[in-house]
Amino acid sequence: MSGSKSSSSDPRPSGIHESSRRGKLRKIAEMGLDPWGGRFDDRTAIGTIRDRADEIRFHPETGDPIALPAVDGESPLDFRSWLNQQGPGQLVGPRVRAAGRIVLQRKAGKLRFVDIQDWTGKIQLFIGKQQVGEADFELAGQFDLGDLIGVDGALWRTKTGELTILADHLHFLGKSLEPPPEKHHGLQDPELRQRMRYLDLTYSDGVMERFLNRAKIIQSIRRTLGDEGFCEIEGPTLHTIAGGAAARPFRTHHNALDLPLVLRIALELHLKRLLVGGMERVYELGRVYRNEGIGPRHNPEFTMLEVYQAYGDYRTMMELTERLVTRAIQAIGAPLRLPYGDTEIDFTPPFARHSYNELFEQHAGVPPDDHQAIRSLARELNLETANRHPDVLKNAVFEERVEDQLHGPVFVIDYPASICPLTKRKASHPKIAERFELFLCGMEVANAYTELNDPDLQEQLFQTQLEGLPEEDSMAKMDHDFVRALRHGMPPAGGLGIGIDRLVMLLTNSPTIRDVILFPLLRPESSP
RNA sequence: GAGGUUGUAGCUCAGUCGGUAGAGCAACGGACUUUUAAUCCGUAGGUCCUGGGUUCGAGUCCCAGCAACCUCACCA
Repeated sequence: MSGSKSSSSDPRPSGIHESSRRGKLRKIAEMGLDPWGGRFDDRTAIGTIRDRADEIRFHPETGDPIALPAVDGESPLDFRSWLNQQGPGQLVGPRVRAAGRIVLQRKAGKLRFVDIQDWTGKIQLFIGKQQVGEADFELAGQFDLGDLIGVDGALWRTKTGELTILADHLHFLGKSLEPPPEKHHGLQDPELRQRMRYLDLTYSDGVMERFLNRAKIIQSIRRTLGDEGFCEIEGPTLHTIAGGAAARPFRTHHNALDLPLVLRIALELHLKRLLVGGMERVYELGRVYRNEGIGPRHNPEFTMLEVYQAYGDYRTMMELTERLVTRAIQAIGAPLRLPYGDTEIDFTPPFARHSYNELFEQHAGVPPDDHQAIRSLARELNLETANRHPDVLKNAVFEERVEDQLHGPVFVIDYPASICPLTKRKASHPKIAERFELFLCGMEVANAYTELNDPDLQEQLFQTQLEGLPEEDSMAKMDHDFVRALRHGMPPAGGLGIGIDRLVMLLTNSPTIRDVILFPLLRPESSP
């Protein structure tokens, strides 16, 4: 990939660092080694190696091996004097093989201390000329920060007690031509951290762990759903109609069919077609695309989970949501009371459940059925009031005054029907929809319905939504093919959507969505 | 889309009132076989985001642009 920054004939301006590194690269090649390395079998993860520290023994010249005292952590033990007290002898530990990136080097004459790091941890290498021999010591002289190396040696402790691999063979596995970020501050510029996520992962504390936790959360969700008999499918990402949510789509085009297409904004309508088709428990966990602003909680592409269960309802989905979330927390080894920013979230189930109207009255201070009072409050809040349905207005007030107050976790249940075009109404209250949203720290994380399966009502609601709205802004586009599917009979069902990125933010104590997306959307680097 | 903040060496950051461009880390040369952000001596490294303007003189002041971040708007 060539950057837009300069033509390929332009040498990079940072020539000094690169030429020094290229010089060492040549020297490695002259030693008969491949500076780009190759297969390196039978290594042990550094985290696993560290776990074997207690196998190191002190072998006195006479007598039996002695176990080492605990020297890790904050222990005040002076390991050097402990060793002296034991008399002559040596430390012997298990043989290990490790590989990783050089993150720190300290040179001391015919001796080098090199810290290498893999994705499970860091460990120090002791490289002595006597111990590794002339050739490998010469190789170690060509090491730069950022290089990838392998090592064979014995697990061991230095006189200060530091867990170390006493190297006897070195392997060169890959040269880095660029200098790494500053060694104690790391990468600070948030733009660079996102653009050069590979550096952020390697050199910023907690970043690798956060993204590995993201993977564990997603694995846990798949496992929970699989255990409960749900089938994972992959629906189309290219849609002819942007349905299932209210959002502006990205537009694209298929050449051979000369067909305008949009990237999907939701997973809903195809999953419900599968309910019609007899897939009784079905879900998709995938990317959706919304052509909207970017902010701390919004990225134009994000990961969504949608789950549908035949013969369930929104209460079924509430219980499922609790299981999905609490198991995901267990999967990353975290407690149910989790820190988030300055606060703490208690995920101990069952989560609180409050009705939309109840919360509305409590936080907006206006009776939920007093249209006049709501309208005047909306005006006070500078909300657009002209030509808006009373329930739409009420929901605008709800978003403005109530959502921020919902620290959660709290299920907000029973929404005004008129803002829920895909949801079944309560039999006893046709103006109330069987819907919940799960709120955490003022953020909507999950949204679920008892799914509407009456094709006539669905068609009518699509139609109502379209009236008087520009097509882009309508909440649900008329999808005749979807209505036709409903006409064949969709089982009553519960449906659930979870914003995976937001869930990961909350479970990993990440302040912005960009902290949990490896490559968030950025403008291309400027070309002056 | 609006406002605010920021942009200086590969990285992290100083830069006073407008008067020769600075430090630490990284790099290069040297010393050191138990270091821990190793230390010590020496060297090199700059499109001060870009383009205009004011001025004898601009990293600094003014205007425009670019990018990031924050707030807002948009956003089931």
